[in-house]
Amino acid sequence: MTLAPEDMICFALYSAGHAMQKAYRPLLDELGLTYPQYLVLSALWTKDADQTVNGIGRRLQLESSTLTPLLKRLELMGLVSRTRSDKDERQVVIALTAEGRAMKTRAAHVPRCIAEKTGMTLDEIERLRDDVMRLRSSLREA
Amino acid sequence: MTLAPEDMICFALYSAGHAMQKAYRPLLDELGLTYPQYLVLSALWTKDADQTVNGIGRRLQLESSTLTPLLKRLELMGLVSRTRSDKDERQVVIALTAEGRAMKTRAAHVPRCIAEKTGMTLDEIERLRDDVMRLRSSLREA
DNA sequence: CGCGATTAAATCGTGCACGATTAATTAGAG
DNA sequence: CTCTAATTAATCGTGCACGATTTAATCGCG
Repeated sequence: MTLAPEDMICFALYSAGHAMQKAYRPLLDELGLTYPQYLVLSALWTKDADQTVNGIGRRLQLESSTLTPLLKRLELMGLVSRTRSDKDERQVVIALTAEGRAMKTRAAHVPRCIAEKTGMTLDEIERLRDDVMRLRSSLREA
Repeated sequence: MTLAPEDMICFALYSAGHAMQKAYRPLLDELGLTYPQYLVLSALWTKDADQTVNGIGRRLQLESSTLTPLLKRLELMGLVSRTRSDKDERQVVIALTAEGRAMKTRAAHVPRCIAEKTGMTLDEIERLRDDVMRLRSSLREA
């Protein structure tokens, strides 16, 4: 309730989010990926079935104005393909290329490295994650 | 430990941070402020004593390359002043103008509005804030 | 069938956010 | 004192991230 940044939950999220991206950076630099690109690939790695731009956007809560340029960069890197759907030509279907699937194994060590940097147990991480996700839901509804 | 975005603590922070900024947006739009600008002003409102660019950066964990343009915008809006320090001409001292101090009262309702949107009690908010801040510390050290 | 409304992606403009570099000033070791 | 090392802002280039708008395709109601 105080006005100091250090006391505000919004700043905690803001600041911890940046710290998280910095923790990822050295790992992702080796793969030539940015953190949002890694998130998009994670979405594809865990459900690589006719993902549309909108579908990815719903999952990651991102707009097409953010995703379109990002996906074009991933396409330029040869990691994904972007093709208009036959059934509905408004939609663009995003699929992993062979290289995009190979990146999954190249990045296999990343989650463990990050988990170590948190200095928390898996249980603690999961509990905090659920709490933060609940807060997110409340904010989205309000 | 799974690879799905929904299961990752990093994504929870990332996503909740965005949701938080969207919760602030309608409130800050009325004041003509962006969320990072509001954070900088909060830092000044709670300790308006010869804050340097570096000092604000340490407090908010932001680089001068982020702060310099942001502070120039706040200066253009008439909310802060930027003056080279006499004692050390490398430093730029940021101070609130009268208008910048007046903004504090104009924004007085914001924290309560946000607290309501979280759907959490103050105790819950504070506990979550501390947990997230602890995670941030671990990440910064690692 | 036809046409207004909806939906999907892309485009545009603004503002972070960072790493790397630069320019200017100060501190400090010899 | 001097000159090298450090510190401080600012600058530059890249990549998000969003709201607002645009374009194109599909839906649905009569």
